[in-house]
Formats: sequence, structure tokens, C-alpha cells
Amino acid sequence: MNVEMILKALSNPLRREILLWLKSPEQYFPTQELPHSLGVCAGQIDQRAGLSQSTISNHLAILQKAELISCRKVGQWCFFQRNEATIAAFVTQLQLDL
Amino acid sequence: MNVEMILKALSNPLRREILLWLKSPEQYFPTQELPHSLGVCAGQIDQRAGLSQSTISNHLAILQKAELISCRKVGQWCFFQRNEATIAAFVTQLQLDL
DNA sequence: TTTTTATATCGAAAAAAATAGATATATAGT
DNA sequence: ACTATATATCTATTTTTTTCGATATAAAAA
Repeated sequence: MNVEMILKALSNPLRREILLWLKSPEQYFPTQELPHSLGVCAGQIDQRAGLSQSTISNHLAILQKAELISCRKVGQWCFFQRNEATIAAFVTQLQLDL
Repeated sequence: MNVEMILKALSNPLRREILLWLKSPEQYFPTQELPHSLGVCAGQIDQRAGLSQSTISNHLAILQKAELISCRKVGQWCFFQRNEATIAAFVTQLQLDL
């Protein structure tokens, strides 16, 4: 758990928003056909964010490197999920470190 | 309490370090003549950080705008202190928002 | 009142982050 | 095997952040 990387990741509003979207997939990604329990498909996130595919791919990579989200590959798709363990550990760590 | 501004402020390692220094002034600023209960003099922070005066002034302004620190002016000096209320409220808010 | 000291602000340069389009890679379907 | 689809990577551009030196402001000291 790298507080440095996590704070950098969270300093961007879009990345924070993506984290929120992933908190309530049924609300924010109602058009996804495969079950939300798998996570949310990268393409769905692209669509919702309205920025280019490569830009969103980059943001997702930054969230992933910070271990705030994880990716499950299913066929040709990538399904992203929040990593609640890291998020909780981060808040706890901040409480001590800050 | 503006989570956006606070996260931006905390995304910089030097600003996080300054916050830590202000947590233990007697440890990090033993040469300060006036009592640490006043806060830590801007010049002491400049000296410890080893960057230019204007750069540190800028960092302190960013921390201040985020209300992570506050400034007390005594004569020609500025004494900075952590704003523990904001810091605690921020961590609590993250726990909910994130 | 002039000079010194402390901090803030301004303007410019350098470094880092965000964004996009083009291309590569990997999987699926025909 | 060829084509279509999904995502990642590469390169370039734009925007934001960091940093500095010079100058402005304000208070203190001479």
C-alpha cells in the first residue's frame, strides 16, 4: 500500500469520479450486459467519461498501479472493480501518517 | 472543508513533509527562538526545505488555502501551525466520500 | 526617514500530467 | 486465415504544477 501513489492518483477529479462510479455500477452503468459482479467493462467507462479511449486507459492504469482498482480479463474485455481493501487501508494510514 | 483542494495540496511530497514537520516543531525546528506554541516561522521552513523562499511561500499558501495550516502574523514574522480540525474532518470525509 | 529583514507576488522557465490520434496486440467471430 | 472488436502503448501536443529570480510590501531597527 503506497500512500504516495494513492494520493497522486486521487488528486485527479476524473479518477475520483471513476472510483465513485465503480462504487455503484448498477446506477452508473445500467447498459452493461454482463453482470456487475464481474466489475465494469473498460469500454463502459470510456463511454461514460466522454474522453478518448487512450486517455481513459491511462487513468485506469494509474488507478490500477495505485491498487485502488483491479482488473479481471474476460475474453477480450477488461472488467474493473474497486479494491476496497486498499481504499480502507489507505484511509487508516492517512489517519496515522498525516 | 474542500476535499478537492486538500487532495491537490496533499499530492505534493514536500507539502506533506511540511505538514509532518509542523506536527513536531520542537524536533524539526530546534533553532527557533520564539516558542513553538506560536507555530513555526516561515523562514525556518524555508531553511529546512532548502528551496527558494518564493517556492516555499507558494507551498505554504497552497496548504493555507486548503486550510491544512493557518498563519499567525507576529511583528514581521509569519508563524504557521497545523489546522488539526481540518485534517481530522478531511480524513472523516474521505472515509465517506471515497 | 533611511535601511534592514521577512514574506508575498509577479513573470518566466522547466518539469510533470492530461489528452488525443495512430498503431500494436490480443481475442472473437466469420 | 481474415475481419472485427477491445484494450494498451507510443508519440506529440496542450495544460498544469513546480521552481526560481526579481520586485513589491510591510514591519522593525538604526
